[in-house]
Amino acid sequence: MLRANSHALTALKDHLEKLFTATVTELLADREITIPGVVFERTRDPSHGDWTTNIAMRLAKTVSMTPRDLAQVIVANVPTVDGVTGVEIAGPGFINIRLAAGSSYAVIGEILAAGERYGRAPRRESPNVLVEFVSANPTGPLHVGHGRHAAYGASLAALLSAAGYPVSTEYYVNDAGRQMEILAVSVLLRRLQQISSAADPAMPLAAYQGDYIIALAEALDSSYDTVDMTALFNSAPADTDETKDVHIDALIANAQSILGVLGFSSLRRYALEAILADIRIDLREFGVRFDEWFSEESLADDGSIDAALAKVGARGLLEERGGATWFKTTELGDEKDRVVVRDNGKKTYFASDIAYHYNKRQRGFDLLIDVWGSDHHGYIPRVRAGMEAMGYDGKSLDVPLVQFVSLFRNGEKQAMGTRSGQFVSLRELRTEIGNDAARFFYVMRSNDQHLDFDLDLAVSKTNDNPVYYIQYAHARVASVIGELHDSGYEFDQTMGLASLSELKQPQEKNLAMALARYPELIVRAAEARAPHTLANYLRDVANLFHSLYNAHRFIVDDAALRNARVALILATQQVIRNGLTILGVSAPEKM
RNA sequence: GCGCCCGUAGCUCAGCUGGAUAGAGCGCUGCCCUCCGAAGGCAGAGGCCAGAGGUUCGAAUCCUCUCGGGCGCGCCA
Repeated sequence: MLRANSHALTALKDHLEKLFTATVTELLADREITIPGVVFERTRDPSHGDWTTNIAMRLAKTVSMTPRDLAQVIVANVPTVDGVTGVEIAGPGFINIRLAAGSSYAVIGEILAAGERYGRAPRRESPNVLVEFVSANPTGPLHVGHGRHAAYGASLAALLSAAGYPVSTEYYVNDAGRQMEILAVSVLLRRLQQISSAADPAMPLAAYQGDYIIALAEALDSSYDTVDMTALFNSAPADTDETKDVHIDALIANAQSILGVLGFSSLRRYALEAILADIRIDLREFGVRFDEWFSEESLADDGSIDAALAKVGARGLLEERGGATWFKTTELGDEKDRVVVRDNGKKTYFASDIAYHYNKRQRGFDLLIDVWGSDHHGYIPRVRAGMEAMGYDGKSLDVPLVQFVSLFRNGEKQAMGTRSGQFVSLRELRTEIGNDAARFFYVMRSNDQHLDFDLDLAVSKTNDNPVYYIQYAHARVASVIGELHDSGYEFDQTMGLASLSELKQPQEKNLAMALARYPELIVRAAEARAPHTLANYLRDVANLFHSLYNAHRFIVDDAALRNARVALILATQQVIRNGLTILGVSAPEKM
């Protein structure tokens, strides 16, 4: 009886790998054998055995032999190893290794022992990772596009954590700049409409138009109603497409002088806090948590931006040009130089971002992952340049880009766009299809693939829907266990693990092998920043389980076989639950 | 014009960083519940991996070009 656990299995693999390398080294003692691309990996097709290596093919040329001939020599010289039942040469020169029957089942015991820790890599000290995502401007509710960022970022952070990295999450609150002032004026104008019970004054083109602005205006403190606002439109140009920016700037300036700097500032703060509170609730309800909500404004308040710019200047990378201050980012790989202080004395968003990323590194994070929309890709080189100027490697900033989302209903693409407030909010989506379907659908496609979100499919509770398909596998195991007890049996884990050699069906082996792959998959998915590979994997596991379910019964009279099979499906349930947890999807016992 | 991403079955997409016969789901054609949940399974049809060169034992995957689609290229954030 093979008593190995999967650690032993890994050890066996490492042992074999060393053995092959050593053999080859010995055979070619007089040569340099550091050939790149030599792999020692699991086979994709079970008929090729359990492990395979392409070492003969990689080396054939340097030793002037055909791959198959070289493979012959290697195989003839590799010593025999316990647990290995066959070493075969196949195809163009692969060396396939077959393990003793039953060795693939060893993982079952490890899964049941580790429970929710199965698939979690050993904790490592570095790099200390900070994942920043969503960071939507606090000027309105989150929409379905933000939802994808939330789901992706949260899953990625969970994945990195499972892969052993220390990881924190952060939302960068863009609470500085003109957009906040436009927001404040928008609320003020809505309020004026409300107390005059007329649609006058009209909302400027550049103002925020959504219904949430009306709600904010309604809840606004009544003290604003006593202020004389007749000067609000003084010397404001007509509101046209060409002049809308000047128009709203005039309103902002007037509002500031009417309300005083402090009065306007508190209006602005009121709107910001209300919207931010809504965003926090929305994300929390979506199962997305942030360790930190970092204020952009705080960087200006505590002098961080000035300090950062001084640092850039000290390196001779600043230059006055046309009244503005430019950062010569071209000297650090950017395609053109960038303004950091405008000719009106105001700092740009980029200036904040230099200070912000410097701040992140100063807080002890040495791998910064920023999840951005794909439309921001051109921004990456300049932020990297900023980090270089601050004395850090630009490569320590990693930016996965998330592509756009389109909603489809009845096969028709739904119109979206923030203009005129006509977009589908994340909250509406969650209410319609539920958090589980939303979280899963958002991450089941690669982040750099445009996502077509099929609402009809997401809401359907049929086998068409991958979320229910996976959850059903989990619930089905629970159901079998219930039936096991109803039949008067108890699961005997000791007997089950001692009887794994009873598992002889191809469906059982396929399933066990898939479960054994899980830990490697987690690490790979984390490295590739690719939660969708986990989603696909879980679908495969569910599929293998359903196949086994239909082919063989678990509750059989033979106690050894019964307990072995129950051990297998409990392990399956555990892996599905662990995987779904990373994706933020619930694993129900009953559906 | 320059830059980034994408092009794989009728549709929506995987393809484990270069491996063996390119895979799923939906849709289409047939089967499987006196039996642990049929929210399931099995089988079949369906492909010039956009196109052309190149790299090598070997390319959907890497390089170059072409053609299509998306997105960027502000003293906006």
